[in-house]
Amino acid sequence: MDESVAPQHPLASDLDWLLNRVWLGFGEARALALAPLGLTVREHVLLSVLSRTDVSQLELGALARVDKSVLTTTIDALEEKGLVTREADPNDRRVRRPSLTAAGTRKVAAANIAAAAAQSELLEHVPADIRERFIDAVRDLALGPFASSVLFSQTAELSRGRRSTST
Amino acid sequence: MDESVAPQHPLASDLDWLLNRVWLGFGEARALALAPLGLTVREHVLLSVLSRTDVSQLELGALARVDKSVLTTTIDALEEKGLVTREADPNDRRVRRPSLTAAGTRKVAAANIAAAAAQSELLEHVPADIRERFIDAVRDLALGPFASSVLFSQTAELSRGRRSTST
DNA sequence: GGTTAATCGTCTTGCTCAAGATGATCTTTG
DNA sequence: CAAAGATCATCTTGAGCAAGACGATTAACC
Repeated sequence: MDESVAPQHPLASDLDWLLNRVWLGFGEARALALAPLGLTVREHVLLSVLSRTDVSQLELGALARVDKSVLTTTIDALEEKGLVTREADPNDRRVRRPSLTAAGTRKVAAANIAAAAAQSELLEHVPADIRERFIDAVRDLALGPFASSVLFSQTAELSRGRRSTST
Repeated sequence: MDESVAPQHPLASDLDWLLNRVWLGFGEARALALAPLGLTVREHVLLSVLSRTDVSQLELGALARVDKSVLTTTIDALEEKGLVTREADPNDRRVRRPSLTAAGTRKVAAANIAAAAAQSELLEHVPADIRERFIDAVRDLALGPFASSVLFSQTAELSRGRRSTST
C-alpha cells in the first residue's frame, strides 16, 4: 500500500464501516432518483411491498421494518397522494389492508425503473464478473444466516449505537 | 413454484434494502462482541481511527463521520474510561488532539480481535471463493465511485429519511 | 501593536424515531 | 346473548442525532 499516492482511509479495512458507506451511497442515489417522482425511499419500499403482496398494516411494517407510528404517517402521505387506499378487511374490521390504486401501480412501476437505473449506474463501478457474485453474496448474508436471527424478529433487542444509560 | 417451501421475501430483489440488512447484521454482531469490553461500536471506530492517525477532533469527526456534538460526548466517555486523553496542540491551542493512552492501546487491540472474530463468523456463511471478491467489491463501491462524491463531504445535503438505526 | 476575520470545540434547539398507552373491534366461553 | 380476553391501528411521550449559535483562541493585515 503506497499511502503516498492514494492515502488510505483509516477505516478502509473496517468492513462494517465500508458497508455503511455503500448503503448510504445507494440510498442517496436512490433518493435522488425518486425525488422527481415525489417519493421518498421509504415510500418506495412500502409501495414495492404492496405491489407484490397483500398484507395488513402490521405485516407490512414487519416486512419493510418500518415502525408502527412511522408507518401510520407514511401511509397517510401515500393516501393523500392518491397512491394507496386503506380498506377495512371485510372479515376483520380491525385490520386495514392498504392496497395500491391505479395511480399507485403506475407510480411504483416508474419508481422501480428510476431506482434500478440509479442502482446499476453505481454497480458499473464494479467489474462485471464480480457484480453478480457480489449481489448473490449480499443476498446470502442478508437472508441466510440472519433469517432466523434478530433481523427478522420484529423487535431488535440491541439497537445499534445506543449506550445503555438506562436509569 | 416452490414458494411454499422457501417463501421469497418481497424485498429480496431490493439491493439497497439487502445492504441495510447486512449492515445491521454486522453491526449487531459487532456490538455484541464489543459489549464485554465495555465499548460501543462508535467508540471502537473512534479508537481505531486514533490508533492509526494523529488528528484533531474535527478531522476525527470527518473521518469517522461522527457529528461534532456526538463526538464531544463520546470522547468525554472515552476520556472518563481512561482510554484517551485530550491534549492541546502546542502550535494551535484551539485544537485538541485526542490520543490513546496505554490502556486505550491495549483496549483497541482487544476490540479489534473481538470484532474481527464476530465478523469472520458471519462471513463463513458465504462461500470462501466469493468471500474475498465480495469484500473487494464492497471496498470498491465504498471508496471508489463515491470518493469524490457526497460520501466524503462532511455535510450530506440529502439526509436519507433518517433511519434507525441504528441505531 | 491593534483590529478584524477565521477556525476550533462546546453548548443549545428542532426534528425524527421507537416504545408504551389508549380506543375500537373481534373471538371465545359460560 | 353477554362478558372477558386478545388483537389491530392510532395517539402520545421520551431519547438520540444533526444543524446552528456561542465563546475562546489564533492568524492576517494595516
